[in-house]
Amino acid sequence: MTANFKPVAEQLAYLKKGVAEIIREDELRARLEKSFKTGVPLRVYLGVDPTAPDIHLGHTVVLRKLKHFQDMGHTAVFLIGDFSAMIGDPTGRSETRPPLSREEVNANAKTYLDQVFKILDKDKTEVRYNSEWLDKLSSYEIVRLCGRYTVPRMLEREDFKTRLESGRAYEQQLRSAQDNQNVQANPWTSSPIQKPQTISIHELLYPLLTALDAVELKSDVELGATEQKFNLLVHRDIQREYGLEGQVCITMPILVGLDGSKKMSKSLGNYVGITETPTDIFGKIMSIPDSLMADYYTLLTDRSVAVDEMFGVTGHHGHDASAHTIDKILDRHPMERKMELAEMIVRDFHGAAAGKKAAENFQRVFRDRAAPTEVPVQRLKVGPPTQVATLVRITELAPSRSEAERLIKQGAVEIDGQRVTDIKQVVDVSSPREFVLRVGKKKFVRIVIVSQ
RNA sequence: GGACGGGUGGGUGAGUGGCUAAAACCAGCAGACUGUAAAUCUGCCGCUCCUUGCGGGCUACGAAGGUUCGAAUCCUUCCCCGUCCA
Repeated sequence: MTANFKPVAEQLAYLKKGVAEIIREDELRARLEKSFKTGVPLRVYLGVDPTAPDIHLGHTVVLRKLKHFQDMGHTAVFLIGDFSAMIGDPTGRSETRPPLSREEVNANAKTYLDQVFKILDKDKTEVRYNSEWLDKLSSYEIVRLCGRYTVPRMLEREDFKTRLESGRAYEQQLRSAQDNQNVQANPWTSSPIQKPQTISIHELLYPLLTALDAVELKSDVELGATEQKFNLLVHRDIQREYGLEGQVCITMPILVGLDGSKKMSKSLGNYVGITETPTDIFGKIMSIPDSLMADYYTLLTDRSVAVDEMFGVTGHHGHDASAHTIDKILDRHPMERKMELAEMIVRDFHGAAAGKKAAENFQRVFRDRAAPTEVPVQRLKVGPPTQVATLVRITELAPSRSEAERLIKQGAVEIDGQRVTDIKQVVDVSSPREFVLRVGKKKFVRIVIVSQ
């Protein structure tokens, strides 16, 4: 059971890579030293609420940090917040989130694990569900728990503060807008009136209940994204209330999404799901702004020292590493660097062969503007001449017929490399044959006409 | 419980009886440009039908009714949200 730990300094260097904040680093060092001496691994946990069936690259940042602890021989605890997901984490929410039903949560939890183990070592991971203990809580225990924290402290958190203020601000702005109704409003200077928001009581409970996870797991370290800092700190405080040593909290930066400005999230659509196809993952990574590459290398790969050298990064994840710097240091074309990054990421989720293939495909499709080697095939029966718009629609390359017609008018549609711009154009499908239908840059379908 | 204020397309948000499938902006999509991108420029951006036309039909401004030749706009009831007072 006693692991062979690497020297503390070496562990620390690896574990610190890419982190946003460690509270506190000296405590972490002390715990590592103790574990090094006693041979007892640290218990490091990451709690995740299964609020959606898929995880995306943004989630993998913190997951990867958990893996790093695992790599160093510590115990990784992956906690599924099947109970807390039903409450809903108010973090980063400008509005109350609708609680999930138990069924939804269970369904999501199931799909999570497969995905998580693409990063974590399945055999070495302790998987827990917080319903194990939270389900059994009595109301008495909940009240007691609530007695250990105060309302002002809870309301300190930014999410709540802004929401609380939004209501008042809203009212005020409305009033002044009314007072000035005779004055011509200047649309360029008048700031938009904020929608009012509220806070539900259950949202206050979220950090407290999840703190019991930390108590139950007797964690040495808890990981989370920077936006989780408040929650992690509450957990640390409550652990002490329950007679434990407060855990070390490590936060990871929020991954910026494909658009290069907002955080990666499903609702913003600027995400890469880890269950997506190699082609899609590769394509999406290639579409990130160059300025994001350094972050992605740091947060989405295990490379450490090499990355810092590559980008000449002094601090942690570096916005300071401009594309220009990268260029200079690497003396390589940014596109090549990006392709390498994309390949590495695909490899993580689909294996080396898939990564290589995705790279080759990308070359074909974008550099050579050719159809990829593997195009999804759709079979159609022979029939009367069919309008191109109809084909685009039934192959689902466009969500509606109107959209299909628009795309044709805009010159986005090609058949076997021949652009189609006349929406009246028909295709002969009277005898068995096949052709490639292309819409936009990346959507292809090989249509195979079959008799009968 | 009371007094006010509000709910418009994916988002923000104009619009107070016809000119409104609904300004503007953002997002999105397509084309051009390029090193994949980004930026920029151009176009599109509810659904559907055909004779693809500044064409026809349908659906849409919290919900349901009503007034009107005509309603996102007026009236009634209901639902939801916020502020203040209790």
